[in-house]
Amino acid sequence: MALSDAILVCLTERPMSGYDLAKYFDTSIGFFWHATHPQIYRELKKLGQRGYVVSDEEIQSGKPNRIVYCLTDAGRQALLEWSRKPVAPALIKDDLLVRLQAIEHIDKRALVKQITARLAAHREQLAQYHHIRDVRFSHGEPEPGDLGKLMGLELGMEYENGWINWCKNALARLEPDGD
Amino acid sequence: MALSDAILVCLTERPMSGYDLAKYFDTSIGFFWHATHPQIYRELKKLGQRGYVVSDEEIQSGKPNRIVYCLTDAGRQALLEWSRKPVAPALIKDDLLVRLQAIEHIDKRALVKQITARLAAHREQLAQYHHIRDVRFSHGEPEPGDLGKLMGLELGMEYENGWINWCKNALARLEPDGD
DNA sequence: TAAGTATATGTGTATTGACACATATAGGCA
DNA sequence: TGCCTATATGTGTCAATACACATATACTTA
Repeated sequence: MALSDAILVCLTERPMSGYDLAKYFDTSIGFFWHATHPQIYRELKKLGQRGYVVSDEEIQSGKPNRIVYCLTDAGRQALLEWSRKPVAPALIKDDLLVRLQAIEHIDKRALVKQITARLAAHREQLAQYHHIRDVRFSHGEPEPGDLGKLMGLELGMEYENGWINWCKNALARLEPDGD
Repeated sequence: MALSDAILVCLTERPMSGYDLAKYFDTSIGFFWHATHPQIYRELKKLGQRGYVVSDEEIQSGKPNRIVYCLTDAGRQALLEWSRKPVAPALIKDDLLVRLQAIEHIDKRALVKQITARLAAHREQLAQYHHIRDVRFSHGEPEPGDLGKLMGLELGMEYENGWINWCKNALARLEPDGD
């Protein structure tokens, strides 16, 4: 559950600066997790103190110097140990589901509007996953290092499909006349 | 995203004490959200200060007195306004997905074990949802107030089904010989 | 020229959440 | 008698998260 572990995971890909990590979070791992840049910079310092990463300053002219972080053997070991700990399924924790519980006490027109918006958002997300898969993973069997990423993508697709099905059924229930 | 809103939602069901709310969270809304009792007690005080709930102490002998909270008109109004605000889809934020990104750097035997455990957990959760649906919602059309709860349950089923599918495919990929 | 965007690093602070600890009583079980 | 569980309410504290603010420069666009 810890951000520190997610950062170690990212750094197995390649050495990165805090800025790189923030961007990397927004593109790949960011479908599942989000972190702001102050969070990342602070966490990197802690990881350095624990000896899990080492930093190397890249001198740049004009722009601020990049501080590039690299996994150490201790960091790789920590990652390995973390991967052995059991994980509990995450809770869905979605506002929409909470609102549904009080369906008679909320604005139902707003609810329909929001489910409609959700349907569009999940469809768009699914299309994006399909696009990524077609571009990155369409050439036969994926490389061993890419297998996990493809599997992550596939879970994302299952998830979006589930929401899309649910939204369609929900809308049919809430506006039976299709008004 | 706020716990305070989830509490207001629970109190539309009936007036409850902090203790009741903690238990209620664990049974119904708890599939989507979790809150510890200190969190709930503190939040109830804040809601009281904002005028969204009023408290009434039930004198009990032996056991500590119950402090029962009840929604006010202001509280119902706040709930209504909250329900009009747009909601962004929640992130999945599951450790397992993060681990997958570093599949070549983690303990793969442990991963297979965890996905196997997950498959069982999601199947069990799905069975529980089916059981609740059969017991509570099998008598024709649900009452208007129960519709949202049924819909929440249905989303839970979509979600669990998605994970079950994914776990099965993932295991087939990771251990092709079924060892 | 002014404004916005991208690169790059941080601090400061408020809110949220998790978890241990504290208190008080009744009832069941070994 | 001692221990566990259930009822019921809290405090104290630390970690996690979110978000505003701060700094410095180069490039692009209006």
